[in-house]
Amino acid sequence: MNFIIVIKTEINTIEGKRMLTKFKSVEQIKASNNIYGQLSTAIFDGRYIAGQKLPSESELIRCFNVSRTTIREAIKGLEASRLVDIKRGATGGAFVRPVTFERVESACNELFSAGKFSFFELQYALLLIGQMIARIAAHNCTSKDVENLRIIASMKHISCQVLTEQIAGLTNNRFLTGLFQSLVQVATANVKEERHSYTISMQFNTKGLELIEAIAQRDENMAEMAMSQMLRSYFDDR
Amino acid sequence: MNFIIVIKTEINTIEGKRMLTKFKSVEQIKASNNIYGQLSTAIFDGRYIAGQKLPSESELIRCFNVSRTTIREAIKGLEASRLVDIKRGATGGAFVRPVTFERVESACNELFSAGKFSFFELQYALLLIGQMIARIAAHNCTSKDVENLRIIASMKHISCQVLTEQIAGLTNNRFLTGLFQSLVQVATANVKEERHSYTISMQFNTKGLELIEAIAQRDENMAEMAMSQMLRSYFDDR
DNA sequence: AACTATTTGTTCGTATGTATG
DNA sequence: GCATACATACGAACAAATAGT
Repeated sequence: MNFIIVIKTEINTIEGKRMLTKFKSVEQIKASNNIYGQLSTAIFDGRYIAGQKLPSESELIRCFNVSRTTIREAIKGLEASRLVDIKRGATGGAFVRPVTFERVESACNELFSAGKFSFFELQYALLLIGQMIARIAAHNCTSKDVENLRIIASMKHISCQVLTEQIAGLTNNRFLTGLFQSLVQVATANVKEERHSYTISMQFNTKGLELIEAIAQRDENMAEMAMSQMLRSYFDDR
Repeated sequence: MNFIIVIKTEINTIEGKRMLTKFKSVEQIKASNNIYGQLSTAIFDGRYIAGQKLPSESELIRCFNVSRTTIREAIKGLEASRLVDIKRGATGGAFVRPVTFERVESACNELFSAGKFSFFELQYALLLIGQMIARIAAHNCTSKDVENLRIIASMKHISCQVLTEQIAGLTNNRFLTGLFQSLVQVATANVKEERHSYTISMQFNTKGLELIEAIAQRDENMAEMAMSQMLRSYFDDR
């Protein structure tokens, strides 16, 4: 530490101000932010995989050569960003969470809570994206895919999450699938409670079966319409 | 604190285990997490608006009756969640950031970094959503909207961000608009550098003008195609 | 059941850096 | 230059949870 101060003094007094332009700003980043950044990029880069434990606080202290407080602030940041779960005790520590579309989901939930869009706006977008996905799914659907859909159709109560996931998966597009699933979750979480009545559930089941049939028959127009109606019945927009 | 311990003991020893099912788990939440939660929901609920300063650390210490370190951990969490910016000095403090779709954007960026989807998958979704938006925009476009679009068209170089924002805004759907803008940003940030050549930029300009024309003429099919071509030229998918 | 080791959670005291007036 | 108000950082100590012996 003392070394750094000495060097700074030299630059400012002996070398003079003209020399300073040669140097890039050191962008005085806070120690805890620095550590947070290093750890988070390590997680995103896959250097720590899901379920794995980060080094303990004492190890990180040695590793980064900072105080415990600083380490703890950085780890708190990771926890707040939902990158790690923290457990106490002898086998405790910071365990990295899987990086999933749950991140997009919670971001959307927060925006909704903050009033940045209405439920109607979300639902409208959801319908549009759902229609697109239904078209693509109908287009891509193989006989093996039909089998999987039939299994879902044979259940007593169709789960919206399971069905939409299966159908979205037929797009062979992980982004589209994850996004759609996230939006379904957000809409489900924020739909008014009283709307989920038994009759609605029955109607949803019927529409779900129609959707499956349409996709199995590779009828894109029919699939689009069925998806729209199914989502409407699920969220009961009238 | 002592009271809590006493009650616990009573439940465990005197009341017996059968009674425990009546009670909900107290989910021993950490003090810093508790404070993080209270402050973050306050921000989402709009009790603190953007730009406003949270109480200083010392005020929060009095407010929550915990130590400085605990408050700091909570604030670190808010900072990591991009809910506040922290400034030092006499006029420093934790200032709440506006809650915007930048949250969705960074969530998507993180997923991309973690390899949860490819650029191609993102681009494909972007094209589909863009086409939908172009159709709706062409459908909704008023003469006043045309004026605004003409202003953008008159610029020497069309900005993809500005143009897409303007067009997406015609959907009158804040969610769709925010989502689309976020995806454009993510794709722009992650497109390979070398692709942004001058010739591409020229082609993008031409396609942008075509898109504006199509929307101004309320030609939905034309708008859809123009949007697709514009985005393709922007991201140069060949 | 009691003890021990490990690890996180919380607090206090102190010193320093930074910006405003 | 100085006082003030705020964040940043360190180190020591103790509390609490958990697993293993």
